[in-house]
Amino acid sequence: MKTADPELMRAINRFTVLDTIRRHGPISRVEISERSQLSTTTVSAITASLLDDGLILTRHEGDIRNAASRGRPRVMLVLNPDAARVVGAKIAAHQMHFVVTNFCGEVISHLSLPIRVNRQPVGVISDLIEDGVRRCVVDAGLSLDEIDTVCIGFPGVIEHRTGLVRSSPILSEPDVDFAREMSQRLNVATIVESDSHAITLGHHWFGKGRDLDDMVLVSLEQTLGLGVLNGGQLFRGAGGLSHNLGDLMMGSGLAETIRLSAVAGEQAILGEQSQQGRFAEAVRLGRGMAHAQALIAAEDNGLTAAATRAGEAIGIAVANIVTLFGPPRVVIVGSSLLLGEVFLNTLADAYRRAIPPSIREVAELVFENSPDEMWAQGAAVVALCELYESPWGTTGPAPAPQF
Amino acid sequence: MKTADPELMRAINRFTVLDTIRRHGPISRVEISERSQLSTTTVSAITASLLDDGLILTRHEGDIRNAASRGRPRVMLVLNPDAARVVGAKIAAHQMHFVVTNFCGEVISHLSLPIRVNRQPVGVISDLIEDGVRRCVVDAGLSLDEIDTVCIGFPGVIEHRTGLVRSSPILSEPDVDFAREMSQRLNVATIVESDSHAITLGHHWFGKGRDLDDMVLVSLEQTLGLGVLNGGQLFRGAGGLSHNLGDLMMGSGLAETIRLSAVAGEQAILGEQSQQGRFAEAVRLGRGMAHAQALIAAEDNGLTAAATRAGEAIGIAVANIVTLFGPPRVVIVGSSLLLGEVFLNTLADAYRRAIPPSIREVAELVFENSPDEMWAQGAAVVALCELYESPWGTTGPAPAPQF
DNA sequence: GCATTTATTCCTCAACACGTACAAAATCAG
DNA sequence: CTGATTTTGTACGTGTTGAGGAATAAATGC
Repeated sequence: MKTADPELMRAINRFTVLDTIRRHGPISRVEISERSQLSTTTVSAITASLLDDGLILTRHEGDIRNAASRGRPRVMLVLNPDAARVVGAKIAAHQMHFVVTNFCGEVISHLSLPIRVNRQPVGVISDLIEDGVRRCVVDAGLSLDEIDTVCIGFPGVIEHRTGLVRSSPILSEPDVDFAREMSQRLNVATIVESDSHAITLGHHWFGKGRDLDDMVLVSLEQTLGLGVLNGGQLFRGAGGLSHNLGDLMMGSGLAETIRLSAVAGEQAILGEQSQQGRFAEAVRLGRGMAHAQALIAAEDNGLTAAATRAGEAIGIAVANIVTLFGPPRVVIVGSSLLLGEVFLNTLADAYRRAIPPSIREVAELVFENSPDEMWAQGAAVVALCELYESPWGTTGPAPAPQF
Repeated sequence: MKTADPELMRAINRFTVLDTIRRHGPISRVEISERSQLSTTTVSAITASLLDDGLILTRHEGDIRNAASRGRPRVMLVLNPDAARVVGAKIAAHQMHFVVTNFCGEVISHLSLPIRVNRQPVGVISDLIEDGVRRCVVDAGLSLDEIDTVCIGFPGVIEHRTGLVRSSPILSEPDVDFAREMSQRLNVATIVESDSHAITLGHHWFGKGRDLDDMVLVSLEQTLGLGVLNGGQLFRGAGGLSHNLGDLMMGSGLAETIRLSAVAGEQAILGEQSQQGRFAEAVRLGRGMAHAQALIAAEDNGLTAAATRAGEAIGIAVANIVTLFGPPRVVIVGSSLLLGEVFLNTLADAYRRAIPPSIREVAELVFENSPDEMWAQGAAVVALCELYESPWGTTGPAPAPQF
C-alpha cells in the first residue's frame, strides 16, 4: 500500500508545476497558480526550488499580456533545456533511430542507421545499439557522462518494470534482460519500453494527443502495438506488461480463428508478394510498405486484396479496443499507413461498421504517419517522464558544487 | 490536475488504515503499522480519529498472539459494523435482488423478487426497485433514514461518474439518468453501476479475488460484462464508462464477423431452442440456463452445439482480454456457467489454444457460479467503497451534538 | 510625483508524519 | 506478593508542507 507523507505531497505538487511549465510554454507564476489550483505562495515556493535546482529559467522578455497592462510585469518561466539530456532509441527490424534531446524533449541530434538487425544474436544487437547511442551523443557535441537516461523502444512484449524483453520479433530468444545489458555497456541508467508506449507518450507531448489526457494509440509496424493513456499516464497492465495487439485472436470459433498479426502484420501483408525481385529487395531494406503503395496504385491485385483484408481486420480490432477503453480519440500510426487510401478507407469503414451504435460518437480516429524520428523522440519522452517524477532537490543526487 | 494538500495526505492515510482494518480482521495498531509502512504514532493518531468517528471499535478479547507472550496485550481493532448501512441491488431481466449490509459489507437482510422487468417503461422499473429497496430495508429492521447510500447494479453500459444508463437490455430507452431518478424517489444518495463492476468488487472483498489487487472478472449473464481491478481499484475507462464484452466483434473480416453477444449471449444460446413448451416457460422465468443444463445432459444436440459455440467464442475473447490486461487471474461468473461441463471445458480449451504462448502462464482461470445475493452484495461494496474514501471527521458533516 | 494595478515575497498559522520519551499492562522470577 | 521485564500505546517536540494575509516591487496612468 502506498503511504502518504509530506515528501509525496511535495513530489506531486512539484511535478504538477513542472508539467504545467512544460506544457504551457513561457508562463508566469500567477497563471500556474490558476491552472493548477495551487495557491500563489505555494507556486512561488516550488518555482524557487525548481529555479534553485536549475530545472527552469526566468525570462523577462515575453510578457504577452495585453500590452497596455499596468501593474508589475509577469516574469515568465520556462523549462531549462539544459537541465538534462536523454537518449531515445527506436529499434526496428530494418533500421534503428536515435535521438538526443534536451530537458524539453527537443531533438538535439538525430541518427538513423539502416541496418537489418532482425534475428541477430543479442550480443550483436546490443553492440549496434551501443554504437548508435555513442555516435548520436557525440553528434550532439556531448559525452556519455552528460546523458542522464537512455530509453530504448523495442517492438514486442516488454515488461517495463523489470526492463525485460519478454518476446520480440527482433530477438531470437525470449526473456532478455536488455535494460541491464545496456546499463552495463553504457554506464548510464537505461529504460526499456515498448515502442508503442514510446510513440504514445511522444504524441501526448508533441503530436496528436497534446490536448488530451485520455487516448489510445494503435501502432501498425512489424508488430501491432497499443498504447493507452489514462489520466495523462500510460496505462501499464498488471506487472507492467505492454500490450501486443497482434496477438489478438480474430474469430468466434477456433476453426476460423486467426491471429491479427497473421492478417494485418507487415509480414502478412507483404509476405505473399515478396518473392519477386525488386519488391523482395525493398522489403529486405525495410521499404516494403512504400513500395507496396506504388504497386497498389498500379493495381496489383494480390497486394490490394491483402491490404483490404488487413484494413478490415484492424478496423474491427480498433472498434473492440474502443469498446473496452472508450477513449475520446484513437491515433493510428505506423509504416502500414503507407499502404495508402485503399487500406485507410477500408480500416475506417470497417471501424464504423464494427463499433456498437451506443458508443459510435465516443471516439474519433486520427491517422498520422509519424516520422521515425518521432518514435525515438517518444522513447526520449519516456525517459524524461521518469526524470520529471523523480525527486530532484531533496533526496536526489545533489549537484556537485562548482569552485 | 489533482493538487496535494495535507487534507489529501490525511485522506490517503485514513483510507489505508481503514482498509487494512477491514481486510485483516481484528488487528492491533502495531500490526497496522507494519502492514501499512506508517509509523506507530501516525497509526495511533488515525485510529484515535476513527474511534472518535465511530467507524471502528476496540476488542480486548482476541489477542491471538502466542498465548505465552509477555508485555502489554494488544488491543484489537475492528470495523464498527453499525457505522453505516447501505443497500445493494442487482437488477436482471427476470429478477431483482436486494441486500442491506452493514459497514463491513455483511448482509443483514436479503430480498429476492422474481419479477420480469424486461423492457418495461422506466417508471415501472423504478417503482419496482423503489419498492424492493424499501421492503428490504424494513426487513432489516431499519428505516430509510438509516441508510447511507444505495447502489444499483445494472446490466449494460453504465456511466458511473454521471449515473447514466447509456444502454441496457432491460431499459427500452437509452441514456436514462437512473441515479437521479432513484435519489429523488428514495431521498438517499444513489449510485448506479454496472453489475459486472459490482460483482468484481464483491469478489475482491469476499470472493475469488480477495488475495489479489489486480484481476479481471468476466460475467456471463444476459449481457457479457467485464470488470478490471487495477491496483485494488476498478479501472473505469475514460469517462467512467463500463465495458461491454458482448459488443466485441469476433472475426477478421466484415463478412464473417459476428458480435460476441450474438454467439454467447444468453438469448443467443437459448434463443433458438426456446420455442417449445416447457423450456420456453423456463426461459421466461429466468431459469433457462438451469433447464438448459438438464437438456444438455440429456444430449440435446441443438443446445449442446450452441453451448459449444458460445464456449469457444468466450474462451477466445477471454484470451484477448488477458492479452490486453495481463491479469494474474480471470474470474468467470454468471448464469451461463450453469450450462455445465461441456460449456466450461470448451471455454477453457479455447482459451488455452488462443492465448499467445509467451503469456500462457500469466493468468489462471477461475470459474465461480456466485449466488445472486453476491451480486447485490457487490453493489453494496461499491457503495461502501465510496463511503470509505469520503472524508468523515474533518471536512464531512459534523455529527449533530447530542444534548 | 502620486495613485493604481498587478506580481511576487515575507510572515504567520494549521495540519501532518515522525522520532523520542514515557505511561500502561501484562508476564515471569524470586 | 513484589519487582524486573517486555511489549504496546500515547504525549510531546521537531521539521515538513501548504494556505492565507500583509508587505513589497515594478510597472502604468493622471
